[in-house]
Amino acid sequence: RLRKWQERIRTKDAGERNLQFALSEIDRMASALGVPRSVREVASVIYRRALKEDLIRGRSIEGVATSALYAACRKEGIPRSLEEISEVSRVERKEIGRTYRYISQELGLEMKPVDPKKYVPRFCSELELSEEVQTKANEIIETTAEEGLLSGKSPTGYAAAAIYAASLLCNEKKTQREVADVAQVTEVTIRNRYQEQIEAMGIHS
Amino acid sequence: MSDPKETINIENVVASTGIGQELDLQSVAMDLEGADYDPEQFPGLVYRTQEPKSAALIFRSGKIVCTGAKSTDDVHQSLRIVFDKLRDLEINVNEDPEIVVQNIVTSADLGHNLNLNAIAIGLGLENIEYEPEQFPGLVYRLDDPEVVALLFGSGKLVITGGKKPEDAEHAVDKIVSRLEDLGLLE
DNA sequence: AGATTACTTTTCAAAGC
DNA sequence: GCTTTAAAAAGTAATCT
Repeated sequence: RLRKWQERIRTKDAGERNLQFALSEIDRMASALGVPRSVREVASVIYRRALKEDLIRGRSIEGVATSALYAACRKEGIPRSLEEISEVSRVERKEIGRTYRYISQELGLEMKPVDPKKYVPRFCSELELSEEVQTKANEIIETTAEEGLLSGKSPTGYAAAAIYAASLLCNEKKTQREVADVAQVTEVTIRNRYQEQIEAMGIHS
Repeated sequence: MSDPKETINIENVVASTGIGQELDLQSVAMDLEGADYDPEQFPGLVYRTQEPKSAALIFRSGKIVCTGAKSTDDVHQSLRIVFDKLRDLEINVNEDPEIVVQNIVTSADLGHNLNLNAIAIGLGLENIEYEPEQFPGLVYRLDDPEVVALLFGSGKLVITGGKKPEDAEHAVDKIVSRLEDLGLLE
């Protein structure tokens, strides 16, 4: 009986330590990403729900914590790409994506696809582009997405191409390499999306 | 106008069977030309047939998995070749061991571009998985028939998980009517 | 700037770790 | 869970010319 009691304490302590570790990791990654406190709170709620639903069994605590943060950023409307998330996590991109899809499905998070426009302000400010470019990029995204051009495309690449196109149209040109670097996509992807977008917008330049 | 069912094409059939006999894969690998056997990496021996094209995984237990065939007919033809090859190695194989189709992969074309964002909302976020950052296809799991469909922006789709060719036809019918009801086709 | 190759997703069986 | 085998869809990416 004493053994059982000790075991319970041990399990409880271990569980408590694991939870604290997960929450501190979420805090550390959130700080590194520079996201507001509200995102960390949403992430910790998601993590606790995953814990309660026993979704961590067979998965790493880090992986679930990182995925919870990725989901929280999207839920709060300030998405970070898996690439950006993986840079502050010790879990690799593929594993974060896989774990995220699992907890999202199991917890019924009903995540809407990321709107490329959500990346425009952050990418543009990193490139020191004006408000005018941002407005133009949003317009390109809005118009071309309505025509169905967004289907199946990565939101970061889509946003990057629109920003590149807008920078040209507003005479604040950034090179494909500069935009590719902040969006963390390749120049090839920007070129491909850019061609489709300007064609759909009926722009010739 | 044209029925998307007409565009269905079987791309891959996976089936399992077995000769009720244990095999010494090491010696089979020696005698069977073109056989790939690396037990450190995978316990099965790989044998590829040319016509029809397929890959057979042969196990120590005598169980065999055939993949890559383009029809259930090709599966039977391919396995007939494998059985004959084993008989050439003086291994007794019954005339027609039972062959069970485990999975059929099909492709089809709805003939219209699809707005996957609208479809994701329309079909219900709880029923689908659409993560374009990770994969361009929208994953839609059907209960009847029990298959998984991958929908793409081009209107092309992949149906997998079915055991019979009809499963894909029923799935395409259901998907088309669901999308039509939602007004998301065309 | 192409072209090529390769990897992402789904499905399924097999035997073994 | 993983390992291997096959196949399609379309997007992204790395590498070479």
